[in-house]
Amino acid sequence: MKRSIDSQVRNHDLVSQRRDDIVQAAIRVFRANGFHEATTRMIAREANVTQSNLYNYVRTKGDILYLVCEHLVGLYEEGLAKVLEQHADPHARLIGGLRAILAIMLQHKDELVLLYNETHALAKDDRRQILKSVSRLNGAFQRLIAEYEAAVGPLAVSNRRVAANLMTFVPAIVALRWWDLSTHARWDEIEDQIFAFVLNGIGVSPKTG
Amino acid sequence: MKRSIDSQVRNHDLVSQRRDDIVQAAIRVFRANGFHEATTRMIAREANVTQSNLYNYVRTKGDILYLVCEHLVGLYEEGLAKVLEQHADPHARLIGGLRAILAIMLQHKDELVLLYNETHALAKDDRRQILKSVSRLNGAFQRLIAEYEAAVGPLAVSNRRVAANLMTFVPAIVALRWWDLSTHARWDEIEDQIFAFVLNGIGVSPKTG
Amino acid sequence: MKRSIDSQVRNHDLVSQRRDDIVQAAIRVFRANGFHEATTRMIAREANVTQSNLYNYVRTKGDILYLVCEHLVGLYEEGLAKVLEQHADPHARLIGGLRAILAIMLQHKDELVLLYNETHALAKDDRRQILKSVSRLNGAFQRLIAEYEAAVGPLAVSNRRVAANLMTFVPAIVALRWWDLSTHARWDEIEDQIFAFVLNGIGVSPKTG
Amino acid sequence: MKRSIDSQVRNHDLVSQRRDDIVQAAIRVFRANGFHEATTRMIAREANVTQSNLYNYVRTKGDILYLVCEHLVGLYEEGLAKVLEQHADPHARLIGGLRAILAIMLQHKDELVLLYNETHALAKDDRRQILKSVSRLNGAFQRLIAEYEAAVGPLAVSNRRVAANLMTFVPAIVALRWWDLSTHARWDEIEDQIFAFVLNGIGVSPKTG
DNA sequence: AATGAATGAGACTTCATTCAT
DNA sequence: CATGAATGAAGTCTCATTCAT
Repeated sequence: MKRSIDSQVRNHDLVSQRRDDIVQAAIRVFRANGFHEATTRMIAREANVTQSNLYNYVRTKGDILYLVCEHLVGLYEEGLAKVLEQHADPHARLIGGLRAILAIMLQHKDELVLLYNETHALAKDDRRQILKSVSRLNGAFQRLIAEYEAAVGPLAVSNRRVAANLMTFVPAIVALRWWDLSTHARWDEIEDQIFAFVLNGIGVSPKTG
Repeated sequence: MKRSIDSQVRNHDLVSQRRDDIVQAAIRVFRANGFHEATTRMIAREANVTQSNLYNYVRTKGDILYLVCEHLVGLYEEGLAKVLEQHADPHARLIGGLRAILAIMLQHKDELVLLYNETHALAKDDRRQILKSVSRLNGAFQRLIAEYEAAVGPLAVSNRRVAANLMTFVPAIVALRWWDLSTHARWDEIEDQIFAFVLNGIGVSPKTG
Repeated sequence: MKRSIDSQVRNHDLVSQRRDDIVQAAIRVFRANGFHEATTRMIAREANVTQSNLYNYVRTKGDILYLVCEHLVGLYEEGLAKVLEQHADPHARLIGGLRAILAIMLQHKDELVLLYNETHALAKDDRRQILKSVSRLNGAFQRLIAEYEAAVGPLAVSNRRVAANLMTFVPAIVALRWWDLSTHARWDEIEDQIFAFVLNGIGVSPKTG
Repeated sequence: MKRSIDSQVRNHDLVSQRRDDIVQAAIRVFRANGFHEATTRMIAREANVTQSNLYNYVRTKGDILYLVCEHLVGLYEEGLAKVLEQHADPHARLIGGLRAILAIMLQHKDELVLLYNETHALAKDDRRQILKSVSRLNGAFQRLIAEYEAAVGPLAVSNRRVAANLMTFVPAIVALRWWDLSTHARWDEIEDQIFAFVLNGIGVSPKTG
């Protein structure tokens, strides 16, 4: 499902360890400079790797961006999966899912900006791959909604895909508008109000009962 | 309020005319390639200007991006102003404002993506300038909300700035998720449901009564 | 017939003038270092052009090699054409052709080595193009031979294409074995003996009569 | 006489066996890519050796090219020696020598191209060494000619070194023009006609009489 | 006002070679 | 003897920008 990226290095553990370093380093560098202004030298330095050794773990600068984006969408997928394991009730699952997305967004807002800012710098195929992951996330929410509606009744937003997109997109406000939100509201205020806003918007009550 | 951009050319009309051409050309080029992959050659060609003459109307490539972004946020500001002229009632003004943002977003979704994708490529000061415009837009909505609450009663979202941000941000889903939305819903469906979603979310009834 | 090479520069005369400079410079540099060891910096310096300006007249380093090879095969073609204008008699045309090739080879032996040494460094299509020129040269000799045989009688080498190849190839000994020939024989000795060798070989008498 | 090449490895048989593998591998790789485009990785892979182990049998990439060239000129020397053992008569020895060169050229045309294409990529000293071998080959033919002239009479080509060079060079047409020859003549036709051409050229009758 | 040519800085990437195990 | 990982040097090319006309 993920695109595999060739490496000159055999040792699998080493590869994934170094790639982690590279991804983390790249995130820092990309945040500070953006993908295009970032140089492979910067990334290498930040990852404690020589510039040439970098290329033993990655084939191109574009690969690094892909790795970063893959990591970032992975955050959602993991976060959502973890929550869904814990709940069986459709209502709890739906609001749990939303809570998860929102929490992840808040926790990783600095990195996740990249997912919105730099996706278009991906190579075409890489981009398709990443969008497919987002699509999958939407699909997951679409199913949660379907289950909810089957159990509880219809949402206020009739098209389930639209509703799903709203649930996965609105939390991004935290990453993309933090510069404004943070100067006018407290963290918990922001989290609670956005959470409530989305539930109200799609017509779901926050509590079971 | 707007940053002024130096030009070598005296003739004022010519400057603003050419700059319009340049902005429109740049929008097309940026959409196709992104700011960084776009070259001044491309932009010049698309604008029917020689590459060197371009530099009589603009000092750097960054200036072009600034002009583009300025133009794009201007779309909001104009759109909003036009609506507010027509309504005096706080409730009508609030939902009118939302309607306007959403309509503009839908109409210009292709260009407005740039505002989300390329803002971070702006020079620091230019960026601040553009964010200030967005901030101003938020301020406008904040005031609309205050007037509404004074007249009708409190919103479901208690922090007005958060509410304002939600109203100006959520419509962007249309630009940023069109690739997914458009394959699962019709245009009018999308528009109506997002509109209703936001109103529900902040706790405003769609109709005056 | 020739592959055209894009240039950023409009002025046609300037382009061809600079390209001449570049070709001459490249020949010197390639002779000293070979194509692969030669850097675009060296070529540019030798041509009195900045390294970056070089790229306004040529798209890639490979283009330069193509230009060089094209120039070199051109030497044959021109040389041959000039001679053939002057003779109508089939016998005179045939030995005149051979004389021309040999003379050109001797005169330009230093450069023409490149045609044998670096052809394989050409991009596939460029290579095809250059080989086609050589093929054309062979074709020309093939026709000269046919005319000769029609007028005088059959050659000792029965396959005309083989004979043509021998006539165009053997003179290359001068370029490829100069290091040995030059230490054991005088220039005029070399020229005369190779000329006689080829004529004897294909069975043509050196003098008309 | 041959330049010796250092090796880290004591076991002599292993060294020469591996070097054979390396030479054969390198020939394949060089033919496909040329010396400069060939990487030590490719060569190592083709020779079933790790890239680093390669360096236990060879000191530099240039060494490999030298070994290849040495192997290639060796083909001539062996071929010639074998023939000369069998003939005592000066005439038979001369035409036998020519036949041998031509046969080897035809048999190994694909590899021997390298000798003409890549010699200039050799390090200066290596190159000198290889040219010395070619020179030796010319010397051998020069002696064969001297013996022939002593026994039979003067050749048509008066300078013996020039004649020797022609005898060792002309057969190379087979390697360097195969792309054209092969599409216009059959193998045996090519062989016979070139053989006859050279003998005619230098003024030797093909048969003893 | 407009043009065409020129420039300098720098980025990505490749590869022969070495080192530690 | 053999291996896998690491390295440093270098080269091609692009592009925003300027200059002279």
